[in-house]
Amino acid sequence: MAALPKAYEPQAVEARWYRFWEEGDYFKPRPNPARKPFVISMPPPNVTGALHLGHAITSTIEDIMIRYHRMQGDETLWVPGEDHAGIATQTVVERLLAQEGTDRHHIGREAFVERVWQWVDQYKSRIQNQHRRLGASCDWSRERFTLDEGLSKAVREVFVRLYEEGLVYRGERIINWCPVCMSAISDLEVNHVNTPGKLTYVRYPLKALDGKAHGNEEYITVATTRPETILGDTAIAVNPHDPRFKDIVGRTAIVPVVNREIPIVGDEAVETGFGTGAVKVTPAHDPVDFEIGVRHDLPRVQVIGFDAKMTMDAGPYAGQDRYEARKNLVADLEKLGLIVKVEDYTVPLGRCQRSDTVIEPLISKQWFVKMTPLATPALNAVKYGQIKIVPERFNKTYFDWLENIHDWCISRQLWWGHRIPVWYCDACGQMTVSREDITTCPHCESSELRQDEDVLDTWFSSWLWPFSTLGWPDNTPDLQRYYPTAVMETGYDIIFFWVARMVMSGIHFMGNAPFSTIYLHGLVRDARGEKMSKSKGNVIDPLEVMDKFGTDALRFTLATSSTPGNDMKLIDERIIGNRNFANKIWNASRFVLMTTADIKGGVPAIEDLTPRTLADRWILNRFERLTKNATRLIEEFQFGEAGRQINDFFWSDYCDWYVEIAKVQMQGDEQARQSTAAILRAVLDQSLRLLHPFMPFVTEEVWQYLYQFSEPDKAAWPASALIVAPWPQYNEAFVDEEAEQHFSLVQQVITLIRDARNQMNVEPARRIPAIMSVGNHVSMFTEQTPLIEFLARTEKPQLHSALAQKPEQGMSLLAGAVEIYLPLAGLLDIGKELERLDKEIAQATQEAARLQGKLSNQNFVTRAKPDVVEKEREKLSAQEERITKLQARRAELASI
RNA sequence: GGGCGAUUAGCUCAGUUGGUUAGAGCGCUACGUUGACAUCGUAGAGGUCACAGAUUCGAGUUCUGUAUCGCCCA
Repeated sequence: MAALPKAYEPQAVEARWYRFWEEGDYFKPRPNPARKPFVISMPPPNVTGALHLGHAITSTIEDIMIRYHRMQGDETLWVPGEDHAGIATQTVVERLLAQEGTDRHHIGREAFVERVWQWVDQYKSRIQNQHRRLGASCDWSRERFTLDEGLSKAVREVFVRLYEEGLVYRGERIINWCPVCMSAISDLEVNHVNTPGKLTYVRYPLKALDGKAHGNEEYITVATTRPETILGDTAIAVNPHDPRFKDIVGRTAIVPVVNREIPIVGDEAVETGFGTGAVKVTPAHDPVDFEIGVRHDLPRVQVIGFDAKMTMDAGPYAGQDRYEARKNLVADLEKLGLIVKVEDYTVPLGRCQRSDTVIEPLISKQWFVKMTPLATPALNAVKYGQIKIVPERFNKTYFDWLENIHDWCISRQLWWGHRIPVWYCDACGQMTVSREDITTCPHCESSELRQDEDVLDTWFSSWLWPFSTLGWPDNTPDLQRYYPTAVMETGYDIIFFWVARMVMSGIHFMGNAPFSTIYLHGLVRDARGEKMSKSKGNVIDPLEVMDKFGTDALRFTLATSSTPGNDMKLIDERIIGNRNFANKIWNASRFVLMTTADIKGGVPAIEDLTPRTLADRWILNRFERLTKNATRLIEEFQFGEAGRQINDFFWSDYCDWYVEIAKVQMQGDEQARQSTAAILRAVLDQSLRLLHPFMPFVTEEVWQYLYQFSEPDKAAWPASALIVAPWPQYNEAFVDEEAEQHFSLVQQVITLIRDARNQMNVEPARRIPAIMSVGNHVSMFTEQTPLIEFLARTEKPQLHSALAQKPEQGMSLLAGAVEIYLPLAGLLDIGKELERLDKEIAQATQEAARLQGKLSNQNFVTRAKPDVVEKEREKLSAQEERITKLQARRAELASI
């Protein structure tokens, strides 16, 4: 057996184990009819680019759950895949074409789509490999892409079915138009950004009553943040209950510059508090105005085109950019004396999530999904507990959105995506919605058919993900066995986009919710707390982090740096700390292997161990408590806390104490050596199991070494690899309250002596005498003297149940009721020691006073639980004993 | 305008049924290479738990309000 390197080298280890697992089919579900399968659908990353830290945290948390359940023996499946990301991917490839001096219109639709596929192939494999680097134990044989044949079939089925149910419809509405993407986008893809702008007050002349052409001109003043839309005004509206405008409703105003006569109407939608209380109405360019227009049968005049330039209807401004036209129009109005005032005003500007362009609300004929019938069952699923959202506070966000839902615009003016399965007949003018492609019109049998040019919103395919990936609409064995899935784990930023919509489609098409738990994690930010984005240039590439510190270090950091649902800052120091943890695991394991190398017996099952010493009992006790807690925490989705507790146990309890003590125990007789080796190995084995979901690589590496070293017969191993080793089961038989208390006392004694040595500058190698008064713990401490000698560098401690005469020249320490004397004649500075004792007396006195106060409060004594009161009483008497002892010691020392 | 979150040691964060003297890592100070690990060990210093009220025998933890920062929705 070759000597293990002194430090853990992740690069050498990770790829090897991933290949071992993948080739060994460890990621595939192992049928277990006795248990409910545990299934996760991986949120499919966009094929637009490489994975970022958001994907890394998703992948890490999901892999923790998957590996945990696999070790629990559940039939475990994690379905991976990617998303075609319509607008984003099309944009990227268009940019590529632009660099080549061409564009999509030039090369044509077919060639363009071909180009996008090339891109997709390249990035898909890149994303797959990144997930492999991250250690994701997903079943690659079930990988899906949203544009796969099967998933495309699902999309068509859903579109046609919803159309037949009247839930998909085509309509002319105000939609969010992005003049850069040249497509409609949904409400969710618009970011509202409060932007400093102007509120311009413009007066419109009123047409005189009774044909009185002249005389005093009358005006009505309106306020607007978008003066250029004045050209498209077809009414002025006031609130019908607003007394200021009682007499003006029904009159006619004249649009400046274009001199259009428009009615003044009363409409409840007008807020009396905004501007002057009268608003201009531009049905073609504003969603609220559009509704007013419908109610009052107003004409629609489109003055801004799909290219964000003014149309022919904009008269003198035709052809100008929308902002240029605004400037020019305001200047012209100024000249006409129609500008009343201009105020600073914060405008909530809608911007395209992809291109950051200011959205233009425009009337357009698009396809929509009627959402209310889908939203209500989705809302109830959470309300009545079929689905649990973790953390629970996101319920509110979820409810608010579903309760105020708007219809979903699903058509996109793109070439990349699922083509809308609708055909229009030029011969008879009929429209056909079909699951299959058609070449003749079913209405008139003409072949003059045109398929709808547009494609569907990407989310229209990803909202089917939990069942389309399992084979739906076909009733496949996977679908029967693995739907519904167990947990949907993703970032809270896509609750609306994705999670809520999946719940809707799952209930609607499958009849039950697609998962029983929604776990939402926070976002990863940079060291300054800022959101990472390509434009800011603060994006951290997970591959670089993994190259530098190892995958396990990154995973452990992502898993333990925050609490559920909260954002985290990713800080180098933390990753370094966790790289060091991986190295600690490595070296502790090396120690165990080397120090037990000559001992037979393999790695015993933990329940077969027999603790012989206090330290044995204590470490097993600690391990069982850890197992219980860690298991509960993982079940409760508190992965961070679980990871931190395992880390604490391993580093502090196992390495700092038990491994050190094992060095003493391994000096004993054969039986002691064998027993200690067994516990060292078994607890290491079990700890590696608890840690495996968090740090899969280093744990598998070390675990394999542990078994190879100690058990040559592979058939005798509990599992062929750690990835499928059984999860530790809580064994109450090892829980040992007495061992906990006694060992804690021993630890205190050791720490106090070490501190005293430090304070007195005793050379590290020098053994010092120690005299202890331990009350009724004589036999317990007698057994522990070798530990104290070794760990505190003392001579064999002299133990007494009580000391009639206390050592004169020396330092005295108190561990609970245990008195420790370190006779260090010559080293002790009596003045300093008196000072130290005074400080301790003062502290103890203060504490005793606090307890005294508490206990003399009748309310406390009568109302608090008896065991709490009892505990306080014990503390008080302990403090009082401490004070007595400290004072006695002080008096002795002072009398010298 | 509505909602959510954060505010705990110099820094980054834990602290989930209210009950020891509020914890960890990093950083800092002192010592250290005793046969796993200097990617380490031993020990130490360091906190008015944002602020003001309320509930309670008891509040970092529950409630109300305020401030600052951040996010989401309209």
